[in-house]
Amino acid sequence: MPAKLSSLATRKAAARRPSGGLSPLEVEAIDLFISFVRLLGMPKSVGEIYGLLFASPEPLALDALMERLHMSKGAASQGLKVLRSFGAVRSVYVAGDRRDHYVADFELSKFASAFIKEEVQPHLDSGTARLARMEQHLAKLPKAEREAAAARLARLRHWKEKGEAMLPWLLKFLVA
Amino acid sequence: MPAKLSSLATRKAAARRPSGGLSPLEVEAIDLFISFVRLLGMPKSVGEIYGLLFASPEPLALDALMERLHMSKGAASQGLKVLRSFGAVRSVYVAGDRRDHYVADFELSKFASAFIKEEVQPHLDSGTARLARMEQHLAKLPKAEREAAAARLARLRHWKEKGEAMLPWLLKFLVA
DNA sequence: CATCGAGTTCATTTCTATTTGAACACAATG
DNA sequence: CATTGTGTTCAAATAGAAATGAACTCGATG
Repeated sequence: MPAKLSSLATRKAAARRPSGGLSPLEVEAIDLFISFVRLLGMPKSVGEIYGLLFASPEPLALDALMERLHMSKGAASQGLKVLRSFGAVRSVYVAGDRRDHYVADFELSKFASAFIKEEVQPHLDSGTARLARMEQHLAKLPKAEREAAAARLARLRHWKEKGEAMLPWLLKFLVA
Repeated sequence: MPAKLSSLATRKAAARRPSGGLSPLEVEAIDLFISFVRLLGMPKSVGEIYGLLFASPEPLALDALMERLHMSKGAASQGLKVLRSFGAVRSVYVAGDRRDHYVADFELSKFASAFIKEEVQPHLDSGTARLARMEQHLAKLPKAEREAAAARLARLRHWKEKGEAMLPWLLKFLVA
């Protein structure tokens, strides 16, 4: 990029974001995504990074994230790692710059499906084995207690099936 | 309750749960509900309490929870408070005992709907105001950036609508 | 092929959430 | 109406999660 244009862009950006500050729009976006990722039990930094990338018109490199979000290199690197891991962010080529530049993928569903696949599914899956174990224990119970316990196990089975029925539908709805 | 029966029950229980220990079935249940409540961002103690009550054939008082879960009175009290607050647990009358005795409500959906109503809904609701603010900021943006930002706002609006469409369905599915 | 710049990793620190424990409020009981 | 039993509250302690910052890897560059 010619030096003249580059410096121009820099000055314009500086006018709007003095000393690496954030525009009101960016602040809103960051704030929004912080609560969103917290809801999914992810660290705040992940929300900050995604929020800024979401609001940013141009791809941003790690340095920019660090500077504008007042965040350490380590945190930015880790945050990008998880965002990449479920495709919420991808790196784009920028000519003549060694650094990786990132843009937000607008498919928000990726957060939710990552959450489901990583946090929910595993529990449902291991639930099968757990129920089997519980049946074993149930069999060893004195007759007097067995019936009540059996009703509880049936309840768990019911909910597992319900969950298993719901998840595919939910995923479909999300990506639709 | 006649003293004879009472002491009999106590001895039987002691045989199965020496020194207030937990039966394998109870351990499985507690373990299950710990992961469940953690998924919803609730403290572990809430899962422990619900798990034990879920597995227990008879109503339990606060002391029993403390003793069997090795938990302080404060934690047990707090945990019961949140469980009561969304109806996952209710107290039942036990003749001739001043203490409150609790049983688990088997309607597991209460956890999920409490989570949705308390954590998700508020964000969606405040989202309307947030979007309005963002439109304000958008209008003040230099023309060059406005278009890209508008596309992003449209995206947010899209997801808010999607969420608002999904939640009622989800709640209906859960209570069904 | 030594140096530099970009990014990752991880031990340590910092911050936040949860639990404890003791003080308190209140109701039942003698 | 003092005392005891039950449960709540909240300040302080603890445990757990996230961020920092320095050491490191690796590829590019002169």
